[in-house]
Amino acid sequence: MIRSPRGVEDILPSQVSQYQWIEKEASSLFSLYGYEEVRTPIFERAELFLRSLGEETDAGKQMYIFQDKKGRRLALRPEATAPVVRAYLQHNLYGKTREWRVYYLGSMFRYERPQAGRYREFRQIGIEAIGEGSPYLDVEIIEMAHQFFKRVGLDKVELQLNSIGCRKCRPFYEEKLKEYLKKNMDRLCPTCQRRYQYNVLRVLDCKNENCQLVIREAPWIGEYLCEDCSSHFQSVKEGLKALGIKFQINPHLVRGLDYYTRTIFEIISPVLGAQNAICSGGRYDDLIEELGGPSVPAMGFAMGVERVLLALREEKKGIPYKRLPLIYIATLGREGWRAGYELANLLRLKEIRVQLNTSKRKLSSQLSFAAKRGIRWVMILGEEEVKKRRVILRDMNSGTQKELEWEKLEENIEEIKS
RNA sequence: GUGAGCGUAGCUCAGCUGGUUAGAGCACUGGACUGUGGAUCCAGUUGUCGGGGGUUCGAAUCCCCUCGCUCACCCCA
Repeated sequence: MIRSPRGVEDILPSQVSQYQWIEKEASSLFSLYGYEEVRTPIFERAELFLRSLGEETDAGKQMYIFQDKKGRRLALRPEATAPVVRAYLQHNLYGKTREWRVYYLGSMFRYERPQAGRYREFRQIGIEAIGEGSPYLDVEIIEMAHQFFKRVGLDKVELQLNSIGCRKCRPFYEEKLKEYLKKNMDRLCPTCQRRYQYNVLRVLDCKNENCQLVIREAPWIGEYLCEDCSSHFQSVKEGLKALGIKFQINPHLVRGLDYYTRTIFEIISPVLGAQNAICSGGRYDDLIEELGGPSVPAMGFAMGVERVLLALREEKKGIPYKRLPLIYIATLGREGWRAGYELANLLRLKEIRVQLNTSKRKLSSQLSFAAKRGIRWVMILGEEEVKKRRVILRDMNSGTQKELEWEKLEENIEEIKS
């Protein structure tokens, strides 16, 4: 048997309705804030990601890169921010719109070892707002993310916030941090000793206990922010407080990439395992320039749909929106089936979901099938009913049933629908 | 990329330190109930014991390799 590749999964019908529900909630909420959907390609020139992520990071290794028939290097998108920015530049939206607000939803691909909440194909829903540098935007975006989780009924979420400064002040901080860590190098785990070389900030969120002890005494970025970054951060915090949104300052919250500036945030779900971030976002005032565009500030976030669903399941939250048939028509004999077909069509014209029996099974088996599928209403059509031009309507919940004339079906349907 | 745990029927699992024909429950199918689901009872079907190799008279069981699943590390755009 050929199975699906590692780390990718089929989404079966019962799951699909959950995804659709999340997508619907997100898109309707985001549009309330002025965001419109954008769809970018599933694959891009690999350079787009390699440039935005930085060539030297090993993010390149975690990408699905392949060559097309002309030998071009392409990559399945591992995230959507760079493609959205690419589209923004390619269509010269700078100058055409002062602020571009878009959301996207779709599959992303990363070649990683799968674990709880981490897959090789996963879906993200995210937004990007390009063109505005004010902290009010940061506040509104975080509020919107917060609002989303409220909407879908996820109660146990924690908002973590930090500022990682800008090109002016961060290098100075990194220097100070390195200075400090160098003195304590022998107390750091081997991984952190490597991180010290290629990504110092990552030392801050190491899980190792000994490293934590060292980090506790480490210099704090808050003290090294330049005046602009500091007041920006201050405004964001004040704004969130004013809106009554709870957050924790997490000085260890960092980003691995250089293009992030100032505000970064993460929403985590404590009911999840090691991969517990369900939404992560931040300001990236330098990315557009790095991709060859003008210097334009921007901010966005992305939510992991699978993780949100996992968290909902952990919190035992029911997920609505199941498109089961409302009615199952059980039929007996050829005449029964023909009559069933007529009735089914009639009902479908009224936008009622009907599943018609197509088997030659006996009645008890048909009823049991409907019950197992969770279909509440069953119509029974046998020889007798056809003769009388009637149908038995059975309520599988209560086990009661009554006989209806075909001509009077419509009146009763309204009752069923509600 | 590293590590740990696990792969036996459609599902959940049992199978003791190697021993003959590999089991249970659930599910499924049929019947008791010739046209009424969920309950009960009876009967029946179900397996490359993940795959390959090795040790052995004999392997689901022990050893090696491999594939897959799960979780963690790593990474986390």
